[in-house]
Amino acid sequence: MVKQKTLDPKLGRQDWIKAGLAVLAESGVEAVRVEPLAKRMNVTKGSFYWHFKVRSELLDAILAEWVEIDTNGIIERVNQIDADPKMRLLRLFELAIADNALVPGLADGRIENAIRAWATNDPKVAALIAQIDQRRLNYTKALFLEIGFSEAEALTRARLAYYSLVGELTLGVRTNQTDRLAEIRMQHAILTFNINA
Amino acid sequence: MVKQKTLDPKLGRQDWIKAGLAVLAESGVEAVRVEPLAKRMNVTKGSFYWHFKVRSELLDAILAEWVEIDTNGIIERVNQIDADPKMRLLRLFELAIADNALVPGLADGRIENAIRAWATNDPKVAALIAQIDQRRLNYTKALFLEIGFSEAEALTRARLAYYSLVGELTLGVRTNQTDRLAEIRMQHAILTFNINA
DNA sequence: TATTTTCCATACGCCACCGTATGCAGTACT
DNA sequence: AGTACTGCATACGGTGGCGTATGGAAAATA
Repeated sequence: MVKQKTLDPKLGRQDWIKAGLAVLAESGVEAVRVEPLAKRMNVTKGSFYWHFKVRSELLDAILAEWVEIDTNGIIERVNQIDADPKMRLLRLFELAIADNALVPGLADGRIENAIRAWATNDPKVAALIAQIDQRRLNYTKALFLEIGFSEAEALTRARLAYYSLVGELTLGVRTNQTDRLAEIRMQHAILTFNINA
Repeated sequence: MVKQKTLDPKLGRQDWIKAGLAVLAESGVEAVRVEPLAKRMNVTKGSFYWHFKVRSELLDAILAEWVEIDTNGIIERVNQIDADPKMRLLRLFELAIADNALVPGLADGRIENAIRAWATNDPKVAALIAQIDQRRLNYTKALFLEIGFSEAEALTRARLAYYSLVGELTLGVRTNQTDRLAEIRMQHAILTFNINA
């Protein structure tokens, strides 16, 4: 009754999702096709259509996986921090650029990037991304408000921060984590400085 | 000898490029395929293969068109302005968010967006984009240096500005031009304020 | 008007991928 | 051991797009 690993490791839904995420990050959605994917896993598509009804079902599963792992996590972690809003904002920045290992050995940024590119041609994905962006943006803005900025200032500062993060991901800038951390701290200093005080 | 318009407007290379750009912006590179494109233009692919050797030749032409029109133009225009660097920077911001009508009736941002998504799966395009990003970033940084910021500060400020612009394009934020201008001016104020002075 | 060139239609073979149908070998229950 | 189910292979028909070949009409040139 209980599922257990056998000596011959048969594939499950999760294996296909992981492989799909990997290919998505490497070559985009268009490359996530069942036959090539099956070949990559040394299996035929007979397996795929056992676990999934149609191709789009895998794509949906991939999105769901990403949303669940790579979006709620950071906000939850920052929420658990007990410190002043300025510190929590810095922590948010740091977590945002960290690799959260959605797929082992693969930078999360590339996945988000691929999904965003995907959203360009798929209204459904675009709607999903828009919703997530809104949530992240609202959270960031709330921190700026807590720090003491006005409504308008908090909004443009949050936008500057989040847009530039997304922009950096989009540009595919790849610096080492140390430099990246130094950069993010300077951005934090600039954006939390009150030019009206 | 001289090209002239006939009553029966036969298609030229430019018509295919324009149509390609439109489809690119609307549905991504994967959608710019010759047979659907031909159908869209009420023509058969016999026409296409008269003007182009292979499909990739159209894609190259599309890229070249965008590079030529939508990238060199702004820098040249800002260079012609005779004002202090702070003003020129503001002007740069304004021009960057303006529609330069690469394709009539279509926001330039969507094209750049699609090309950036394209770059995700095509190293050749990625290289092109990287080069252009570098040029834009260097130009922006130079203006911050002229204003009086240190090397490091000018760099992170330029990045904040440019990355956030790209990020906004990526997110597909669509506000009216008036609000957008107000926002860009506030960003300009924040980014040109010297927190060390 | 005759000839050449420009531009496009039609028809063809090819390939990649989709989704379905069916069969068959292991594995798990009884 | 016998039965049932799980997971995958194999084979098939269908679709959509690529690139080629060829012919023909309209326009430019002579």
